[in-house]
Formats: sequence, structure tokens, C-alpha cells
Amino acid sequence: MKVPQLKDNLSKKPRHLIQVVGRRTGISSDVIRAWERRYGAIVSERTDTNRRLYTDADIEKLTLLKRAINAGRRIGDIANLSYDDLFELVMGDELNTAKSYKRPSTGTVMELFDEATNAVYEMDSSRLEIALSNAVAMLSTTDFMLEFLKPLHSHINDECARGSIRFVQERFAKLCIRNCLANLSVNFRSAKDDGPKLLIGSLTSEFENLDTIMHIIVAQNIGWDVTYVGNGVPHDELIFMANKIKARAMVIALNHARDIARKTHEIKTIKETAEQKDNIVLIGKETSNYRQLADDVKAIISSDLSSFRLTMERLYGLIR
Amino acid sequence: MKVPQLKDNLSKKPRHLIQVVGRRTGISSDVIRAWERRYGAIVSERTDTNRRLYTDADIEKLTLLKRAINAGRRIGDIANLSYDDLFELVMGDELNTAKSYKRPSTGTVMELFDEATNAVYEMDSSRLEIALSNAVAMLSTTDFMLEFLKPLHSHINDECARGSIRFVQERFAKLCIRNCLANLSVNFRSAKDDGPKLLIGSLTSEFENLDTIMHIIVAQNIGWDVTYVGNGVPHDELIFMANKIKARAMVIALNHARDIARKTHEIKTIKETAEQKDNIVLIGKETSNYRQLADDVKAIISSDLSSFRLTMERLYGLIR
DNA sequence: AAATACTGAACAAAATGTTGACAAAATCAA
DNA sequence: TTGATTTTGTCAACATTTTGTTCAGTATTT
Repeated sequence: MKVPQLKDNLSKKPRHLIQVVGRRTGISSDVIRAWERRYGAIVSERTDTNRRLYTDADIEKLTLLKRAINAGRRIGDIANLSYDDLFELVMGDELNTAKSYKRPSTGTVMELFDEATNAVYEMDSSRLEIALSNAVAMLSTTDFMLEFLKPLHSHINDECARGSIRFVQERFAKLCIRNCLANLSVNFRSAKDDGPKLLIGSLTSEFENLDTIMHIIVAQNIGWDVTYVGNGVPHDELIFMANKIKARAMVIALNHARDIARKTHEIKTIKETAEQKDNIVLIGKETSNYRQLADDVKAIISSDLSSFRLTMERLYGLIR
Repeated sequence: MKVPQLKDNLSKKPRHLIQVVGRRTGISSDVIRAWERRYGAIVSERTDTNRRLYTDADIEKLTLLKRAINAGRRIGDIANLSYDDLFELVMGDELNTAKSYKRPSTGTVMELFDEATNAVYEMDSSRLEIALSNAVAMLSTTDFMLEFLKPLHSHINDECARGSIRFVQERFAKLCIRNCLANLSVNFRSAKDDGPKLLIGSLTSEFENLDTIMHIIVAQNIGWDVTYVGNGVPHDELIFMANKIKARAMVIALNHARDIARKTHEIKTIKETAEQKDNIVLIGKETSNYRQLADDVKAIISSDLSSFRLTMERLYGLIR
């Protein structure tokens, strides 16, 4: 791993203000100061005028501290551990508490939800973006999608079907959400470069779907190196792509109740032709029409995000 | 394949008055002067009569400074950083993680272009993303789109038409580019921007188009507060939206040579019905079919990005 | 002559620091 | 389980620093 020399020097320099640290770690400045005062968790340098200045390492330690707390630790117990000890601790904790996460105070999340729906009514993109990113910061990524974006999405769909919001409002909201998801996705990609390849797409006559993008992020979150080729891709192109990038698994989104017979046949062809025959995962609203097929070609059906997460975690474990 | 050679000649010459710089960066002239006086952030050349004259590079640095401040930095701490250090800082702040980008100083734009096309052939999303973000860093935003993304886009289209790259590869590249543009767009939208509202969309039977998204970014760069409602929006929905957000101007993308008569009629209706009747701008490949209409309803046709920039700058000046 | 730009000073708003208090949540003892 | 105790996030009050904005007086451009 090559790190530019210059950057190395830079990252050891204390140069981050407390506000920046707060934003990067998601810990409020008050709390950072309180931890310093009470437990000496991070004692930063100061400028001539007494402002705190943090290094990159400080930020990393704070992030670890936050993860440890998320996993159930108490700050008083862990504040003055070394970085390495803390790392060990967090790794252990997160393995054990993978499923039993705790939700932060629901009051504020509800408020954000209201804020988001209001922004949709008003079609105020910056307000909506801010609400979304606050929700990301407040919840974990998975929770954000399951507990926030999914409900928001279906709420918008309902309102539109009922006629209480208009086509443009729905459209506007979806574009905003798509942007937000794209950002999330970019953030995850850089973290792990060398995960197993996963190809995600949908067959001809399928349309773009926010749900599918959420699935991308869940997979990236687990550690997959995801390549997304969008909607409406002919099956032979999918096969070509899978071979080219040496995908270890393929996710096919099925949301549209059309041409089920053709798609069934195409998926069979994919299974027979692709080099990596093992792992096909079917997601989306219409997967229930493909149960027989799934049995035939040993594909896995994951009809919702949580089961998809479990499926992909299992596959990841098998491949690794 | 065009190589952005001309940039060197023009962009290094100081030629922008402080007013122009203020408009482009969104930083008030007073603040620019204060930064120069207090921190020596940007020390521009002067005319014989003591007027400040700024280069394109100055504008880029100011934009970076603004982004850094948006991310929580204080001007006093960052004003005299080099462009590269500043870039590193902003990337870190905005991505919230230490991303493995390459330093932009290495390699020419031409090499980046090759790198990008190779990444498309190989369908390596991280390589493509890195190439794109380096190109953004190396060129100004406008140049990036005009001299890099546009050529890349048409290169990909050509290769696909010629059959030397496949459907999925084209698709993959476009999704990557769309993501990149979405990120650019988010970066421009500053927190407390109260620029005039601009509505961008396209009528029924139009498809999503990367060019349109580039137009969004150009407009944001000038200072417009852009709301994008996507493709295929019925005209009455556009009217509703424009009234709702009190848009000062509307941009309609016309890229598909279908239903010209219907679209002509719809645009007329928009002109007659919308509250803000003045400013309709038509963009896209097919605008030449709408010259008569443009005369009738006093719409402006901007068939390429550069003329669009000029148009929107002029409108911005008029409205402000 | 009106608009714009320059300088320097002064002011107002925002961010940060310190200390202390408070209440919700977690923990513990009975 | 209940009630006391400890832990910990949040906030208020007030001082200091930082930074955006405004104003006055003068010069340049159109």
C-alpha cells in the first residue's frame, strides 16, 4: 500500500478544529470536550489562542470510541484505552452485537421524518438533503435505509397514489433520494477496495428502482465490491459483464410483473452460461413469481433488505 | 478527441474583475478583499489603476476555500494553504473518510482521459471514479465538463455505435459519470444559498440525459438555486412546480426527435400559464426544431454548454 | 453623474473555551 | 421490582477569538 509522503506528514499534524472533528465523527463538540475534561479521552493540542486542534489519528480514535459505545460500552471504561486495544475491543463487540443494535432516541428521528416529508411537500431540495444526511448521521447506514428511507419512500408512494402529492413532487423526492444514496454508495466504495465482486442489474423491461440502489449499499456495507449496470440490461450483456469483471455473485432485480416467462428463461440461460454459476440472488417486489425458477437453478430469493443483508453476509463468509 | 490545450493560455491570464469572481464563487467582493487583507488568501494582480484582476486558478482556489468553509473550516486556518493541500483537506472533509485518490499533480489531462477510457473497457468503477475526480481537481469545473466529460461521453457513444464496446460497458460508464456529476452538484449547493430559483426538466417522451445534468451544474456554478425534476414530466406538472417554488427561470431539455408538435404546444402553454413568464431556456440536441417556437414565446435557445453558461450568467445578472 | 472599486476602521455575529448545573439513562443494592 | 447512586449527554452563562458586514472617504470607470 503506497501512501504519498506528503500526506503522511500532513495527517500527523494537528489541524482539525473541533467543529470539523464533530462533523467527521458525528460526535457533538460538547461531548468531545466533556470526554476530554472528564476522562482525558483525547487531549488535543491548542493554538496560541487556546483553540483545540486535532490530528487525523485523534479522529480515528474518536470514531472507534463511538463504535464501541454503539456496541454497548461505557465511555468512562474505554476512554483512555490505546488505539490498538480499542480496535480489538470494537472488533470483538461488533461481531457479537451484529444484530441487536439499539435505536437512538426515536423522538428526533421522527422529527427528521416529518421534516423530510415537509420538504417534499414544499419541494425544497436543500431542506430534504439536510434532513436525509442528518438521518444518516443519526442512524447507522442499514437502519437509515430500513427505518427511514423505506418508510419515507412508501409514504411518498402512498401519498402520490392517493393524490395528495403530485407527480412532480414524487419525482423530485425520488431524485433527491437517489442522489443521497449515490453519495452513500461513493463513501463506502473507497473503504474496501479488494472485496469480492458483485454484479447488480435488472433484465430488459425493468425500470430503475430506488430499492435496488439500497441493496447496492447494503452489499457494499458488508464488503462486496459492487458493480451496478442499471436497469433493462439484456441477459447476454449481463453474462458478458459478469465474466469480464469475474463477479463472484450476481443480483438480479425483479420489480415489474411483465414477461415473467421470458425473464425466467433468461435467468436460466445466465445460470448455464456464466462462468461463476453459483451465486444468483433475486431481489425485488416480484420475486414471488420466481420461486419455481429459484428452486430449479438454485438461486436465492431475498424479498426484503434485511434478508438480503443476511444472504449477502453468508455468501461473503463462504467466499472469503 | 480534443485535448484541453488552450486552457494554459487563457486561464493563467488575470482577467476577471472582483465582481465576476464574486458571482462565480458565491463569495461577496467584500469578503474576498477581507481575506486578501487579513490572511493573504488570494493576492491578485492589479491593473495600472489598482483594480484587482483574478485568474481562473484564483477562482478555483476560492471555490475550494468556500467548500472547506462549508465543511467547517475557518478561513484563518486554511487561507494560505497550497492548492494541493487545500484539495486534500476538502476531499477528506467532504468524503468524511480518508479516500485513496491520487494526487492530481501527477500526469496530464490526456493521461487521465486514457485512464478513464481504459477503466470503461475494464469496467473498473473505482479506477473510473478516481480518474474522474482527478480530472475535476485538475481542471476547473466548467472545463472538466466541456473538455473532459463531453469528449469522454461522445467517445463512449461512438465506440458503442461502432461496436467496439458493448451495451453494458456504455451503460456502466454512464452510471459512473452520473454519480460523479451528482457529487459535483451536491458540492455546489451551499448551505445558506439564496440564489434565484431555476427549474430544470424535460417533457413527456424525453429520456434522462447526462448533458442535462451538466447543465444543472453549470447553472449552480453561476449561483442559481437549481431544482431538477428529471425527464418525462407532463407540462402541467412543470407549471405547478414552477409556481410552487417560485422559479425565476425554467430550463427545458429537448433531446428526442419525437412529438415535436405536441411539445411545441406544451411549451406555449407553459409560457402562457406560468406565473413567471419571462425566462424559458431550451437546451439539448433537438432545439433546432424549435426556433420558430422560441421566437413566438421569446424563449432562449442554448444548444451547447458554453452558450448556456453565458445565457444563464446574463439572466442571473438581470434578475439580481 | 452614476456605478463600481479601494482602503481602513468599526461593528455585529458566530464559534470556541471554561465552568457548573441538570436530567435522562444505566447501574447497583436491597 | 424499587429506589438510590453513578454515569453521561446537554445546555446555560459568560469571556475570548474569529470573521462577515457595513460605513465613510476617495479614486476610477462608464
